[in-house]
Amino acid sequence: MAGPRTTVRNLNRTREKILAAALAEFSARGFAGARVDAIARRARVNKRMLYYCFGAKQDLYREILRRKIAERAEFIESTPDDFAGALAHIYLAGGTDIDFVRLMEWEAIDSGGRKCIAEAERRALFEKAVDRLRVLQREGSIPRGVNLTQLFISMLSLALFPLVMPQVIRLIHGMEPTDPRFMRQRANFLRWLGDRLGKTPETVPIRSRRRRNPTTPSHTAVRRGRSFKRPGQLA
Amino acid sequence: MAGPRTTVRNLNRTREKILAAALAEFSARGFAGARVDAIARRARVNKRMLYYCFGAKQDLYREILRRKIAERAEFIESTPDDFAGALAHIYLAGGTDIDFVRLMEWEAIDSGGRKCIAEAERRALFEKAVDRLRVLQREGSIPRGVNLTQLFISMLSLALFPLVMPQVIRLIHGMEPTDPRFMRQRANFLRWLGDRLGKTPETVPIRSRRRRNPTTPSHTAVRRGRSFKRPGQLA
DNA sequence: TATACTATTAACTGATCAGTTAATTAAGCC
DNA sequence: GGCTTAATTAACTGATCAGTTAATAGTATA
Repeated sequence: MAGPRTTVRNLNRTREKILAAALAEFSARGFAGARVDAIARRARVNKRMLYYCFGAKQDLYREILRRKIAERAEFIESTPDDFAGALAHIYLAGGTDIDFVRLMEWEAIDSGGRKCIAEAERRALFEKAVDRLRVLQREGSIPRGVNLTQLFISMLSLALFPLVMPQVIRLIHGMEPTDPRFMRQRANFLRWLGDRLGKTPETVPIRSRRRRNPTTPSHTAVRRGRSFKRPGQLA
Repeated sequence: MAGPRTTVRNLNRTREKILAAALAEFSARGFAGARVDAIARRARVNKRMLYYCFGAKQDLYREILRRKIAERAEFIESTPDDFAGALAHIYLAGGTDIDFVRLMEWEAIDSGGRKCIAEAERRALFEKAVDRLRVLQREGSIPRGVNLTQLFISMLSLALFPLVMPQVIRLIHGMEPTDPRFMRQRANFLRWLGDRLGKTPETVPIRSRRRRNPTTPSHTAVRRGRSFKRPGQLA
């Protein structure tokens, strides 16, 4: 036959199936709510295999978290160099990975007495991000004197909140937070907001004089079907 | 004896004890994670009384949510009239009520197939808030053209995120999000941010010229032990 | 003080769930 | 083809949990 022979028994394949199913289950229901039987069913694998491959529910969960966090770390590297672009990037990068956001959310609300998983990696992630902000500040893209820690917390807030509280978006906005129209509108709003925060006061009116109404942001036009700015275009 | 006679039997008292215990338990563990036995133990009441008074776990939960949301609605009324002040107010008002934030968070992450509880009340809450923003915009405190829905989502994001993801604050900042020092610093930062967003570009440099470094916000001094501005001082 | 009703209790039940036992089947190797 | 080891399975177990049963103790009232 063409292609590699599909062996009836294949532990690696089984492991991968379990990991995929576990990510979905833990993301949907959290550690306490996730059912080992449900993971096994999703993976089309006998429940015993979870214990054979990963030991216990806890160990499987830890593995899922560790992988997700490592995967996320790569995104930090590709952050644009301007502040407004970086804000939109965090939003769009985080906004595509609902499993990541939900896992973090479950960790936040229901740590269940577990000690923080991959704490060192997370801290490194944050410190790297704040360091980047420090560079932007030195280059003048962020006003001097701004507390960068608070600023970073704010960037995360603005970027993650829609996925963290989707029902708020539904209620206020009538759309799913993953709806492309909502995401474009939000990304444009964040670019406008970042632009306004990033510019030093002197430069704001100068740049804006090109328009008749200097304070009209572009994101309001999105719902009417106009084109929006792509990532990087503003950078 | 002085004071009201403590009757051995008092259904109202029992109800109140159950409600208080249930709020604590549901806030801490969510609907699925909350244990009926734990609520009874906390309330120092026989488990059977929960069913006697409220029917089922679901009904008790609904009652808790309904009460909390009604209680929150009152806070909207006392929102300051300027944008920066309103932003800080949402933060400080939400920041004092961790049970409210956690209940909303549990609802968001684990609705468990339940239909949205008190949806009409919540929507009314949001619409009232956006209406207030519209007034501020007409009065010039918010730039024309800004999408008020996105702006309101952003205000909620900035205000609620620290309590929603306390471990992020711990990791980035090394403090609990409820630590008074953190809260003051954040409130000052939000006032600076709101000020900067709210002002039209033309007015920003004029107002700022009073300082030598017009873009230095006050909140950065907090951690170094200097005095900080009290709520309202910057408004 | 007998009666009727309300509030409270301990003990039970059936379902669900993480984890285990022990048997079975396929693959690798001589 | 027989032997060994690795992968897979069904059935079981003990703990936990929401909800129930049925009996009991306090309170009001006639």
